[in-house]
Amino acid sequence: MDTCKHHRSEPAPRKERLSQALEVLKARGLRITRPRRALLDALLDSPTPRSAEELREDIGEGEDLVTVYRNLDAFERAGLVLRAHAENGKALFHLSSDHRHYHLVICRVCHEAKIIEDCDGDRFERLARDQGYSDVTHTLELHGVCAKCGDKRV
Amino acid sequence: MDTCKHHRSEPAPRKERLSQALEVLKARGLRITRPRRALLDALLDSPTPRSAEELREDIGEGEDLVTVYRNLDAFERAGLVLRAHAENGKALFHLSSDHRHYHLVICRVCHEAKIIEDCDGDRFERLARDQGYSDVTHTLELHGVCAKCGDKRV
DNA sequence: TTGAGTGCAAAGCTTTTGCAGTTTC
DNA sequence: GAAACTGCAAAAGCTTTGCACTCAA
Repeated sequence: MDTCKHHRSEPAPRKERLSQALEVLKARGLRITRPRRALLDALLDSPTPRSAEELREDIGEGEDLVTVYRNLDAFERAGLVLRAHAENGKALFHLSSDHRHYHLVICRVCHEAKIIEDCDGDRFERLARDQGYSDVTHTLELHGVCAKCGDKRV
Repeated sequence: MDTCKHHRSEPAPRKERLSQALEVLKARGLRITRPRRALLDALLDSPTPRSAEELREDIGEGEDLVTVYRNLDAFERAGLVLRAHAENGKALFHLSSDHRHYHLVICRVCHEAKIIEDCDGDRFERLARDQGYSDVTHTLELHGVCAKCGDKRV
């Protein structure tokens, strides 16, 4: 699993990714509700990982934060969403269909996350499996100060 | 910076690492107090990264958790301590002198962290710098289910 | 001596849980 | 119609802040 075949290939069109996601939900017996559609839209439209709070803002319209959390959990269990952590401890979410061996750089100052395409984690996962771990996934988190914040600090 | 020269070399003896740490504290004008000595001891004795709560337990003797947090912050600012995050969002701390290009595998079930020695992060850090980030560090977090917990689940 | 550090209480945030009411299948 | 999902309120963590007291330098 988790080969490099998708590396550098074009991302699937939004429409296709959406129906793929809906497919997964149906297959899991998860219902397709208005809040879930909205969350899915927000995730599809977000170029970078977002916190639960940010996703709720993206959705707008007084959406309930608790529901966002519960649906992110559901999506994560369904394998649709992956979760990373900013240095401030907050969880960041993004669609797993976006996860083609890239990694995150998270700014220490503004905590915005950016994606760096890459392809190397397999090796680390193998190392962990060699140590007796199962179900291994990896998250490489790079922390730094982004250009924008670096300029402000001078 | 951050070359591979220490990779696979033996760790410095505990005594030396302690006096080195105390040196750094003095150099920063940080005072050496009983709680700080105790925390340093706990960190030196811990083979894997620990949460603030765990460190307080290690110290025992009704040590104050707030003080542990404040001193971990101080140590982090002094560059003595590094912080990672378990999948449950909790912060894990370890001495930066332990950080010789290894990475963590964190169990999804018991959240215990284990170290996997390795040497590859430099490349990722360079990638981030190429994107305009400064002060870049990396944390590769591997998540899986450890052998112990895997057995229990069957 | 004096300012850094401590310890207690209280607050702050993100995330989770409970439950009655609503909606999807 | 039944089970899943939502929305509100309330609770549960982890971590931070405020403040008077103590202690290292």
